Amino acid sequence: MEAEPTIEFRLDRNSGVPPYRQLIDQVRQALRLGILHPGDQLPTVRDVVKQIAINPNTVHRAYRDLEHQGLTEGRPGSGTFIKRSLSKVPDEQPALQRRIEAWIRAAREAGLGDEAITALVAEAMRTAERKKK
Amino acid sequence: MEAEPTIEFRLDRNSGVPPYRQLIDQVRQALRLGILHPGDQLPTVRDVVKQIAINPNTVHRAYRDLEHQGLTEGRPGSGTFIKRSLSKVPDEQPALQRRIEAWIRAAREAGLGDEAITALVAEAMRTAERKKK
Amino acid sequence: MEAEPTIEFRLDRNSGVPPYRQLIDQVRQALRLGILHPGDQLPTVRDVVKQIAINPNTVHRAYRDLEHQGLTEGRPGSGTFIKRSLSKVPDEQPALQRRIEAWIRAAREAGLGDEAITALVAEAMRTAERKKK
Amino acid sequence: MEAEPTIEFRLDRNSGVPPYRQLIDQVRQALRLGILHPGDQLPTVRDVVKQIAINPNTVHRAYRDLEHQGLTEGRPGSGTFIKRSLSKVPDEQPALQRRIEAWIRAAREAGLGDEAITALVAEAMRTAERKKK
DNA sequence: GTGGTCTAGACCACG
DNA sequence: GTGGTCTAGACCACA
Repeated sequence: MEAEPTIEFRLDRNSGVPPYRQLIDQVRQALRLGILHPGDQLPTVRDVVKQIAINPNTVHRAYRDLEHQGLTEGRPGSGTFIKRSLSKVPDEQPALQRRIEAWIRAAREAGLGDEAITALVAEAMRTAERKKK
Repeated sequence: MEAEPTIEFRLDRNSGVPPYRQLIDQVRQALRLGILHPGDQLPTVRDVVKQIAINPNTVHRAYRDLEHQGLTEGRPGSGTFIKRSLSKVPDEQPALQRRIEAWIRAAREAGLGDEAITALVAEAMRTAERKKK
Repeated sequence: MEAEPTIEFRLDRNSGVPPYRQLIDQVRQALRLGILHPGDQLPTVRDVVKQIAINPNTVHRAYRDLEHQGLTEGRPGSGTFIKRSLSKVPDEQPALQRRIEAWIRAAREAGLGDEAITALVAEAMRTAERKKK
Repeated sequence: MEAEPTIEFRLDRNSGVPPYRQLIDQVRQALRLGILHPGDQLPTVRDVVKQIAINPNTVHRAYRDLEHQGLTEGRPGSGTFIKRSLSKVPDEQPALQRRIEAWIRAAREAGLGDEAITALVAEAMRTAERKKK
């Protein structure tokens, strides 16, 4: 009953993305979305090992890389903590969030699977990119 | 007398995804979105090497894996061709595509960078997933 | 007979400094002294393992950290290379080098061991530091 | 009625050297340089904790190791005292000390930072070592 | 208990 | 052959 869970990691073993990288990306995502804030404690290495099946060294490496990025800080004896944030959460975010969730529901109802949805988004980002240039 | 380009590969060196996997994913994406169809020719290994900086062996391996997945077919002397599609393009797809493009433009205008956009989408997919369960 | 040796690592097992850190420090030192330059190749992980008794992972970690510092670049299939230098070698350096070498010889002739010499230098740096403030 | 400070510890958090080891090294340095002598009292654990941010257990461990090395002696109720010295201070030491201080000032004036100075000294010690062999 | 490092050995991606 | 990642398990420093 210590602290409320700060972040729950998930691993996609089929994505081709190395697990340590998935952990890093998930922390960065949480920082960008304002889910994690400076001072928050990340789950301990041993917690993560219990939660998802993964080797402690791999978790450790992710945390170490995050520390190198200046985002976290490992305090021996106490844990790993958020040091700096990435979020400059814009006011429009809640609205954007609702819209993207609605879109995803619509896509799912149209019978699209996750891979197809990801493909659509990636394609759309590429399209928008070209227009930007 | 070049055939018109069927697909243009891109490499993201910072994503952590191995290059050969990125090629595979991009072909699968194109198949899902109905951009590539059975009979279409993939760019030759040489073409890909010219287009993006990559080792021919890596391209070769990606094509070989696609063949193992039953998606393509190598015809010695002529090239690699699409054998089977993945798309069951729903009627709503054009609409979905327009909506996601609009959403991405909105997100960009709100000042979100690519990483933040990806974060929002990933988070939304996770949320929708939980609701589904 | 490929390339001439760029740097030879040494490990002091009694210093309390972790081996991976000693490797990093030695590369940084060589950069500062103008011994290594951008484009130079570092010994391969396997070479280092042969040269000094150390685990490949440890060498690897040192190289990875150096890469994170922006100093080196690992090219799979070819090796690890210097990317950026740290040296702004001042004109006075050769003279300073001769003087410090002479001093060390004098100290050794006075019967001082390495630990004592290090102690004197450390003390002197501390003294100079205080004067500076 | 504080006794006058016999030694002031400092911690370099970035050196990679474990804190308990830094304390030990600093006492040994002081002994070699004739700054501490048999009978002198080391600062109490509490003093050290106040002076530098460190866990009492860590200080305790350093003192225990020093005692194991036969250099200090813990007298329950009164403190920790120097039992034996390491210095065979040569007559030339004051002169050597002045010379190294002068050298360091010169190096600093030439624009060298601490890391560069350390690099030069280390390199010079290595060079001298080879000549000795 | 926490994080941090090292060793050992396997497997993968790349050239 | 190169670098890169993962697992397994041991040991250390710190609170």
